[in-house]
Amino acid sequence: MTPPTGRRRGPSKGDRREQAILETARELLARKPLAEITIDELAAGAEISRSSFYFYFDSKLAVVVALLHGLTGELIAGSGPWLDGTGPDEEALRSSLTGLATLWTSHGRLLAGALAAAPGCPPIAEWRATLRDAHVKRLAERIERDRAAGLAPDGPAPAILAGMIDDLRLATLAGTARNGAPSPGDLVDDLVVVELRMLYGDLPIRHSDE
Amino acid sequence: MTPPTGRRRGPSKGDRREQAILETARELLARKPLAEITIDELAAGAEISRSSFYFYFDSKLAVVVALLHGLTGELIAGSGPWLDGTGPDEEALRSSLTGLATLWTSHGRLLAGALAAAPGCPPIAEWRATLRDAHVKRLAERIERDRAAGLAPDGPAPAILAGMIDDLRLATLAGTARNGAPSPGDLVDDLVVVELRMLYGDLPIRHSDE
DNA sequence: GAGCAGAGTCGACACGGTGTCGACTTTGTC
DNA sequence: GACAAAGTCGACACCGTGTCGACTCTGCTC
Repeated sequence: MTPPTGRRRGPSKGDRREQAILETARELLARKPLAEITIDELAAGAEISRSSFYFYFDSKLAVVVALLHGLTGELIAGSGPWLDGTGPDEEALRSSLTGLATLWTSHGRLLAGALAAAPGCPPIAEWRATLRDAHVKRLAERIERDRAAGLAPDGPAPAILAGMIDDLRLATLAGTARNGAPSPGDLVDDLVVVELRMLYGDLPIRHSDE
Repeated sequence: MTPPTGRRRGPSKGDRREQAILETARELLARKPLAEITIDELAAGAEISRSSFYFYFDSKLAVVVALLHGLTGELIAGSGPWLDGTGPDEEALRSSLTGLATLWTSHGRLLAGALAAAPGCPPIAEWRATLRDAHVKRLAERIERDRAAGLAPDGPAPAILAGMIDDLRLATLAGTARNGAPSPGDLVDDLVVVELRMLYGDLPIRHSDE
C-alpha cells in the first residue's frame, strides 16, 4: 500500500524486465528469423546480462512459447461465425480467413519459427496440437452437421478432411511468409474457393463405367 | 591401367568412404530425426575421424543435399500419366499419390528434416523450390488444358491452385510422418478425393441473391 | 535503524557441436 | 626412388547454451 501514484503495487522491476525481453523478442522477430536470434541479443535488448536472462526464462524457446500463448486468442477469434454456421457461407469463411491472414502478416516470423521448432520442442508442439485439435474438432462437427443436413457431399472422414483444411491454411500462409505475399487479399479469395470446394464440391463428372 | 581385376579403376578409397558416410546417414535417419544426428556419428559410422569427414562434405547439410538429390528421380517418377493427362483421371492420380506416399514412408525423416532446415540452408531451399516449381508448372498446364476444354471449372489462377495442391500433399505427408500414419492407403484415397474436388469440384449450391 | 529474506544480477565456468589448420601417412605414377 | 595427390588426424579456436555461487538491491518487520 505504498504506491507512488494511486495505482496499487506498480509492476516490480522483474515484471518490467520480463516484458522487456518479450518486447525485444517481438522486435527482433520483425527483422530476422527465430533461428538467428540469440539469447545474448534478447538479454541485451532488455539491458541485462545473458545469465540474468535465465532468471526469467528457461530458454529461447520458452520466450517463444510465451509469445505464442499471447497469440492464441487472436488466432481463434473471428472464426466463430464460420465454424458455428452451416452450409457454404462464403462470407463467414472469408472473414475467418481474413483474420488469420492479417495475423500472419504481422507475426509470420514468430509462427513460422515456432512451427519449424515444434518437433524437438514439446511445449511448442503441444501448443500447436491444442490449437489444431480445437479447430479440427469444431470444423469436423460442422462437416458432420452439413452432411447430415444434405448440404455437403460425403467424402473423407470429417476429422481427416478438417485436418487437411487446417494443414492447407498453414502451409499456404507459411508460404507467403517465406516468399513475398502475392497480395494478401487475393490469397484469401483463393483459399475461400478452395476450401469451399474441398467441403462442398461434389464431382460433376463421374467417369462412366465402360 | 593397372586394375586389380578386369574392372578398370575400381572405386577409390575415398569413393568408398563417401558412400559409407551417405549410407550411415541413411541408417541414422531411419532411427532418429536429422536434428539429432551429429557429424561425429556420421564420421564414426564411416570409420573415419570427425575432421576427415570434412574432406568429403562441407557440413551435415551437404550430406542431406546429396541424399536429397538421390531421391529427386523417385519423387517425380510415376506422376507422368497424371500430369500429362486430362480430366479427372482418378486412377492416374491415385497411382501418382501412391508412389509419393510410399517414398515418404521410407524416407520421411530425411524429407521432414530437410524441409525443416530449408529456410536457412539455401541449397536445400533451392532443391525444394526446383522440385516444387517443376510440379507446379506441369500441374498448372494441366489445369489450363482442362479449363480450356471445359473439363474443369474456373477458379484460382492455375499456378496458385497447383501450388496449393503441392503444399497440401507435403503437409499431409509430413503430418503422417510425425504422428503414426492412419493407414497409408486410406490417406491416399482421401487425398485423391480432395485433390479432385479442388480441381473439378464446382459448387452445386450458389447462394441465391435475395 | 538493524536485520533479514527474497528478488534480481552477474562473472566464471563447463559443455557440446562446428569448422579450420598444419603436419603427417598413404597411394599411385613416372 | 622421388614426387604429387589423396586421404587422415590431433589440436585448436569459436560460438551458443546452460549452471553455479557469490554478490547487491529492495522492502519488510521488529
